[in-house]
Amino acid sequence: MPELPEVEVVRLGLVDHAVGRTVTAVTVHDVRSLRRHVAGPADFVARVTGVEIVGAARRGKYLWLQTADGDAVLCHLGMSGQFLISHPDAPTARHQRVTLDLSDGMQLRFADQRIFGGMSFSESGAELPPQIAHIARDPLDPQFDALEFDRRIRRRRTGVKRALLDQTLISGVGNIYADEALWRSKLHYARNTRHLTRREVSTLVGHVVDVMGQALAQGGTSFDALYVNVNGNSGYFDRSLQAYGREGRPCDRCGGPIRRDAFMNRSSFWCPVCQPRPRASKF
DNA sequence: GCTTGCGCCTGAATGC
DNA sequence: TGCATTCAGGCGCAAG
Repeated sequence: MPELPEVEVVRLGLVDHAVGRTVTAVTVHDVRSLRRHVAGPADFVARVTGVEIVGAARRGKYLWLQTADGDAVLCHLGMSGQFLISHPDAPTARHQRVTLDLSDGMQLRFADQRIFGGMSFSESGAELPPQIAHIARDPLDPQFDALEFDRRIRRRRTGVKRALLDQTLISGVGNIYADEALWRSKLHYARNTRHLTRREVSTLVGHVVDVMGQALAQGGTSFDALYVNVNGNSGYFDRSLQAYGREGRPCDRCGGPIRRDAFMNRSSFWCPVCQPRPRASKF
């Protein structure tokens, strides 16, 4: 599923294939993809039709098209969202939810199987849509403040993985990269943030940056001109994963079997040897 | 204010 | 074979 590196690859695709064009028509195939646009689909169509796209920006896993009037078309890919650049004659994509006709004759299609993602129009949101003002900067952002993150995470009273997934604390980290960064940092997912040392937080952030940077580098290589990357279901980074999805397989570091625990209605993969469960006092 | 858990969704995989 | 259930997880929201 798309996490920060995948969203960044999509943003780069939009820079190449959507920026500089005007939206000449909007077709809504499934109104559920616009549920975050509270004024309704008709209002979305009216506001987006005719906008000139002058940029594509991102914060965490949110991305938005910047318009010449200073507004934004805000998008989230959710679990399964994709943007496709297609010729109008091309067959309709499976799960195609919204279509933007562009002034160069191509179409920007938003497809989303599970409809966890969606689009909305944000007035005056070109710089930063107010709907996502609460989303923290991501660790690949040059303005990410590591000292501030250290201060805030160690003030929390929660598990370290839960904190990593909290987009108001640090954005762009999803379940997969959280498990990978924790494995590399030798931290158990339930370690209490209050008991983390500065060094542990620093190491963790470093590994988050590394794992995302590596995924981004690999994602950038598989870009196709007519397919604004991100296949919601398959990942080019799969083969590089050392914890996520590896239940029962040997840990690359110690050889012991990777374990899977239920966690927040999802899974956590961890090595019981390298990432020892914290003692009760450290929970 | 902070923390936690639920519901939204579809379709592949699994169980009976 | 066919139907029912489980599982995947980012995010907003409400409850504690």
